[in-house]
Amino acid sequence: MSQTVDRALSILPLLAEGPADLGRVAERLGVHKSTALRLLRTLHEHGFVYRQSDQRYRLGARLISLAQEAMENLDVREIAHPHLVRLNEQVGHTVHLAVHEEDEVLYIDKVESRYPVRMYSRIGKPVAITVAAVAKLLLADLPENERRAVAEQLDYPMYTARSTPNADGFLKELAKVREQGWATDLGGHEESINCVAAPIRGADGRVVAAMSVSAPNVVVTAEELLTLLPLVRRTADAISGEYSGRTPVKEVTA
Amino acid sequence: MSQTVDRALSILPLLAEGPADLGRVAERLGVHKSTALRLLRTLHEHGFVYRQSDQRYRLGARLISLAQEAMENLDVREIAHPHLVRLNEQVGHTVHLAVHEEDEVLYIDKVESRYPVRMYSRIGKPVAITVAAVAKLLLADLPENERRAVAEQLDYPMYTARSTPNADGFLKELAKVREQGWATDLGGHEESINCVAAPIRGADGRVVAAMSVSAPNVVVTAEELLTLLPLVRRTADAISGEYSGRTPVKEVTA
DNA sequence: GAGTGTGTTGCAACACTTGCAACGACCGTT
DNA sequence: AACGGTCGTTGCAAGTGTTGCAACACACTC
Repeated sequence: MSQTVDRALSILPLLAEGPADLGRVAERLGVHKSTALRLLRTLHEHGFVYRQSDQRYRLGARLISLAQEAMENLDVREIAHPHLVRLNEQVGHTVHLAVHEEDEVLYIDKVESRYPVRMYSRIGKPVAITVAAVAKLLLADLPENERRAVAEQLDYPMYTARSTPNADGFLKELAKVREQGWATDLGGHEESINCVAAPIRGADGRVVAAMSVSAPNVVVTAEELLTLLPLVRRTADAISGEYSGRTPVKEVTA
Repeated sequence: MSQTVDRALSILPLLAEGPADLGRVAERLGVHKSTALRLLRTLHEHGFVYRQSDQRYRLGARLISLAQEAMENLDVREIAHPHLVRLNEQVGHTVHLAVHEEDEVLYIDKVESRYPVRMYSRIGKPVAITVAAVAKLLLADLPENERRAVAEQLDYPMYTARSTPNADGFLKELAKVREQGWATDLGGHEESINCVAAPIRGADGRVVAAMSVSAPNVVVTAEELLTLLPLVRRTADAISGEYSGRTPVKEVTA
């Protein structure tokens, strides 16, 4: 809607690929160098980009601290955290918390496994939306038409032989997940990693977040992991209860 | 430099304080509602803001995932991480990694304490720049005039009785830190928490990052924590060595 | 010292942004 | 049920802010 802002914002994902110099930015944006320079300067003033010693631009610290604040404002996260920690103490494996927003599902909290073999993931990282157990739960809760629309515009990368292959398969899986109220990912993202996940619901019953326990095959088999399902569901329900008990937004308006 | 972009970017920190509706944003920006609307729409298209069910705006997921990418591009972090984990395994306490950028010092990595009593901090959070041990190391490495300039424009909040009170005291402390090559924070931020920190240097000898070990009084006394100094320094030196050995930027240019 | 490759600046033209006023939707009140 | 209020939204005309250009400054190479 606003050309100037649109261009400026387009610079950020571009820089996320790695540092770039002025010429490169101008070229990728399709604008004159002087224009790119002025946009970069404005971004710089706000700390969104940083100019390293070789004069090239990269993403700035302000972005990181803002994202930090953004996460701290998510109240599900705050409520869920102690429960995640407790679950982790009981089962030892990696515990994740994820939310859905626009067309992404991303981890907003994580408690690391106590086993030496760990799964790679990071808070803030968008998850593999077509295969992750938490993603299935979050998308399964959308109304029929939206679910369909989302499923059709997704890509279906075959991470492994057990990855969801296409929109059709995905919609079937979502229907099943919706039905049963929990989800799994058995080697659909990484061959040797399995997950069990359960939904966290708000007062109106809609799924606001999802949590999962993940563990590699070498530590526990898929069957053993599945025995944890009741515990995972109980934890999710406890969070749901606490979350829907309170006012969902804490107002600070003076 | 660019008014439109400047206004748009100013919306983000504003929303970081908490969700806001259109009128509020327009008011805070000092522009007409229609203008604010168009800016918000552009931010929304890029996923930087999200419109929640009550129509109010808050920071969006894109911001979080971008920040994530920004951090993954920091090569010090990648190199340092395994060393931090190893140190944590040896000493058990919380280990931090921080960098300096513009006028902020922020944590870019953290390995949690194994003790139940933990220090509060988060990756991405700007540190208390006038008292944190890592901040002292990073600022102490600046050339004299810059150090002076930075010190003078800072605020000196008295977190505790042992906080750095003013620019003068801070500059003295920086000089000492620069001299000895390591730093401490003994209850300057939180009464009961102490830190020991050591610098990580690039090939040219300049400090590119700093790492610290933090522990509360109730777990170990300040004296006991100080006995870890040689180990912390050795770890930092190991990281320095590895960091300056490689090419500092990994190019992906096709 | 000419020759490339950067990043940077002043300027004039015009495209884009801006504020306005008016509309529609919604909510609580009378 | 009609009213007044608040809030988000849209089309438009005025003009300001943005744009690309051309020229400059600087660093490096040949």
